[in-house]
Amino acid sequence: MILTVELQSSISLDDQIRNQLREMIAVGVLAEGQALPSVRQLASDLAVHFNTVARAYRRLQDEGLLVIGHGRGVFVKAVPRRVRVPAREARESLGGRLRQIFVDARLIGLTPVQTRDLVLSELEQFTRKERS
Amino acid sequence: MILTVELQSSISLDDQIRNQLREMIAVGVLAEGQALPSVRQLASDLAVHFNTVARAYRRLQDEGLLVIGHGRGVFVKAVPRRVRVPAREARESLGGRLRQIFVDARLIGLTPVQTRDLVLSELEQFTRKERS
DNA sequence: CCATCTGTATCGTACAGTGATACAGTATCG
DNA sequence: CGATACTGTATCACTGTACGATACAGATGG
Repeated sequence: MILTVELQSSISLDDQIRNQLREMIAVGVLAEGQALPSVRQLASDLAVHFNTVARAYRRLQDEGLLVIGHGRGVFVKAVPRRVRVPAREARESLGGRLRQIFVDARLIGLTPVQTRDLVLSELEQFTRKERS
Repeated sequence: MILTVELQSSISLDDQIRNQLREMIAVGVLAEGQALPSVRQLASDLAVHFNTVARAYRRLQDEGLLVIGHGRGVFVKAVPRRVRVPAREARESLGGRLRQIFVDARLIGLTPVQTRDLVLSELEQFTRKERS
């Protein structure tokens, strides 16, 4: 379980853990049914409190990505392969976050072309990871 | 000044205001030297406390996007047109945020192709806005 | 069944976001 | 000039959230 957290980050520990697990699940690094480390195990690895890991796990369960068995452990649930058209609201949320990134890229001094290259490069890396 | 804030958002009011102003400045909707509404004026429009607006302004000043004159008002500073190569760190930060978006797109049910289309479409809209 | 793994619930503390209020700088106008 | 009415600033109280401490409860294997 290769995770890392930064105490001094502005992102909460909960969210740091959650984001990384979500990514691994979405990409398929963590396969369906696979057991995750116990809350205490992962907490010890990350040097955080096990309650923090437990909360991250629970939120991922709420999202439908994990199944938690009290006393048994935590397991990866199937990544929903649903092709259903995503809610307009969800798409708009993604769009807003994308715009924020474009703004930051612009303010950092990236040209539109450079930004486009960066985005496409990251996207390609992501999809490649997913396939393998 | 067309801004909107949502009280029930998970993003702080400070950041909501700041993000929107940053976008307007980066895109050029707010031109260099242009005066921004006073903290009390904007606060009243948004139905938030003027301290919240003041804090947003100050943070934008810290970023170098605004100039605040105590007793005189707040003004847009030049958007830095520096082409200097952005710090590796900054690029990596953008990459991480992009990956999070790709993860969410995947979990929402978007295919890689749909994601790519969404991203490119948003990017085109953004650069078009910037040109005009 | 008891030992020892799992995750859960509840509470205390620390800190960040927000707002109330008093303060200080600037400009205008008589 | 000095009064006044604008600007932004500083400080403090309140509230909600993040995090951790600790006691609890379900599962499982000797």
